[in-house]
Amino acid sequence: MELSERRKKILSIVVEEYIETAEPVGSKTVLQRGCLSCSSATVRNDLAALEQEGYLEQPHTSAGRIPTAKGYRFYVNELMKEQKLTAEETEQINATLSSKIEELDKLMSDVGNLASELTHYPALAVTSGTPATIKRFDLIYIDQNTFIIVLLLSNNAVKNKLIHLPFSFEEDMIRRLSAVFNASFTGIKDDEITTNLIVSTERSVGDVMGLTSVIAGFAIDVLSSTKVSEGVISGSENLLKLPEFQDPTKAHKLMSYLSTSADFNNLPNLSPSGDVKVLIGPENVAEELKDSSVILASYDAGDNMKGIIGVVGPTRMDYSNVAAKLSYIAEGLSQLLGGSSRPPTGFGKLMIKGDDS
Amino acid sequence: MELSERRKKILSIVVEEYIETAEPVGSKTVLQRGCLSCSSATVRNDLAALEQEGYLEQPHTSAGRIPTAKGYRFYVNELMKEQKLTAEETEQINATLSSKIEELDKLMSDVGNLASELTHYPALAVTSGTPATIKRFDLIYIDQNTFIIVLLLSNNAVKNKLIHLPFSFEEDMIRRLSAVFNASFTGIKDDEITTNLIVSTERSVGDVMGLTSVIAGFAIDVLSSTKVSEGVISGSENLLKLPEFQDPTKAHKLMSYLSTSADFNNLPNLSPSGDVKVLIGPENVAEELKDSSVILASYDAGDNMKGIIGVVGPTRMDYSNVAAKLSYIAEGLSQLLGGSSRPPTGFGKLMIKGDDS
DNA sequence: AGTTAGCACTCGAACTTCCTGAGTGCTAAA
DNA sequence: TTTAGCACTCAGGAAGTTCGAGTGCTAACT
Repeated sequence: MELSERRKKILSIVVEEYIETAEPVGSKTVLQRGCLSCSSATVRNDLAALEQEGYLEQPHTSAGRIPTAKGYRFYVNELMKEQKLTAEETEQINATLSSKIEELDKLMSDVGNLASELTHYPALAVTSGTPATIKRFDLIYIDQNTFIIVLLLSNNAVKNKLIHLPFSFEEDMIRRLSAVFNASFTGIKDDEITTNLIVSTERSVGDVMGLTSVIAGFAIDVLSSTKVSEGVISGSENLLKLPEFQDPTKAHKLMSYLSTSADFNNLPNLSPSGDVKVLIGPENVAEELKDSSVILASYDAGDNMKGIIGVVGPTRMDYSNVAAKLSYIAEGLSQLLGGSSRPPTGFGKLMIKGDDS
Repeated sequence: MELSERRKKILSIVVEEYIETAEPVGSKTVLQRGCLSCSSATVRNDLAALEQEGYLEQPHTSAGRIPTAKGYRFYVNELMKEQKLTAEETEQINATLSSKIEELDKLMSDVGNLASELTHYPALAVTSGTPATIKRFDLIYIDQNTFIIVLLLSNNAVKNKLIHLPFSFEEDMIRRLSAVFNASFTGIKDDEITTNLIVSTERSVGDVMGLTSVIAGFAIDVLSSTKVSEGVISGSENLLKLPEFQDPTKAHKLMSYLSTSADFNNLPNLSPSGDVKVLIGPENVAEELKDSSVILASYDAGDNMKGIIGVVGPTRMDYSNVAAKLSYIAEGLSQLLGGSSRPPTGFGKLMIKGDDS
């Protein structure tokens, strides 16, 4: 059954008031907060009806109402007004983004910190790669025991490793290996680097010392590591300020879930690049999150990478505000990192790809 | 004045009992815990005396005694017995260390996690570099807009960056630049890369497109980044299980200090490589740590790098146990990473230097 | 001088009891 | 369908009470 306009309004007030105060909302409060032209008795009737329908619940008989997960969901879907960020907020986001954008290896944790600072909730930042191939293979001869492997990947990341071996080899051998690897190991995926391939490479170069397998091993490591998602959690201490986490046991449960078992490969299963997803209370799959809400926004991290930023908080979360902020950050990141439409941002900023960890 | 043997024993019992239970310790408890051949009245006299001397204090008149910072300090310096780790514990440490040692970029956070799991306290892991120089410069030409810079540093780390420019250049120019940089930019520190040096390099190669300054800029970035310390904090949620942090405000204060303002450059000012340092309560400089204790152990991370692992907890901390664990971890790390005495650990493990992030 | 038994005293923690008031649901009138 | 009126409920805080672990002190003992 469709809700009457007044009931929608009342539900909306209850949700917003409860988000703000964390206290059950009574008929009187609803009246004085919203500009309704009816009496408290009417509001009471409506509150009872909304409870009947499952949008609200009562902690105990003589208390006001608090929204249920269904109530929040309805609010988020139908009632919530899009919130505009203030000029300061957009300014702060812009500043952080542009100042941090050059240090790619720290980007993830910086983005997490930004999100958690802005929202005052624990924030997560995840980057998930798509399988890459090797675009270019280089071996740099250093001395008779040492050389460097440099890999340029299809996503334009550069990976390297210094190899130091207890036996010596010729510069020429390294040069030949470099050429052969460039010929046979480029453009293929990690599981295509088979023992057969390695053995045949070994033969064709005349490598009897196992250099080939060392190099191939590194290539496999690098390629398979492009597939996994990595993530960080920032600002979980923010939970402790919230009234719902005054009980240290609760706080501990959620925090240790976040810091240990939160697996980033699994969590954000659905998320079309660009928009925002809200998971309210029991909508979360993880048992530990059943009393919490999660808001996720995804962005295009360029180089075939997808990034997700998210925020974890109590179901009583300022959905509108948080969603606006995350969405703005994600948009900014997509613009700064996304491959196609990157605006030139001055000379130094042109060097934005790479791996300077 | 020197403490009598019995008073030492009593102090020791009070400290250990309080560490275990977090409850003020009374004369009766002391008696039944330790094998003292005297009556509770005697113990009471001694307790009063120890309080007089400043080793103990009373939360309120009708309660037992708890150790003061001075009491803990005396205990740590004089009374504490060195604790041997159990076989399982050393086993767990060894396993984690050897399984994790190949992923150098994640090592720090892994070590932090290990320490915090073992001790059940928040743990910090810091690596501080010593200023490095460039040992070898390589530029890899990719296409007319793109090349890779590869730097081999004096500490054997390899850094790289993909440079993509909006204008084109010749392969030969890149080759010449590579040679010139190898000649003039190796062996010098970051502040020796002056505008003069850049300009004269530019002239000598005939670079009119500013390639030189792009490359030099990257070199400066890399060299100056070797000087800073980086650190991570793991497992701060462990605080919430401790009785002294049941008050969420307290927990929040310490946790946000740890996650934000804890500056790793400053904290571990003194620490001769190898042994363990204990900072008790007010001995800490940071205001936020005055009620907590910190235990630090440093290790040799090889390549001229020093690492520190530490643990933060209440003054009521199991000093003996934590110190033993940290010391064991630090020792293991030094052995695995330290330059000189590295034992061969199988073929694959020989590739332990490098930067495969 | 150091140790012990005995005893009166203290005071926080925990458990009662009581009270208050915010908020309700219901009924009857508009 | 809305409203005014009213009796009812019940969590949470204030005040009072009890309980007992632990103390310090004194006086006797070794």
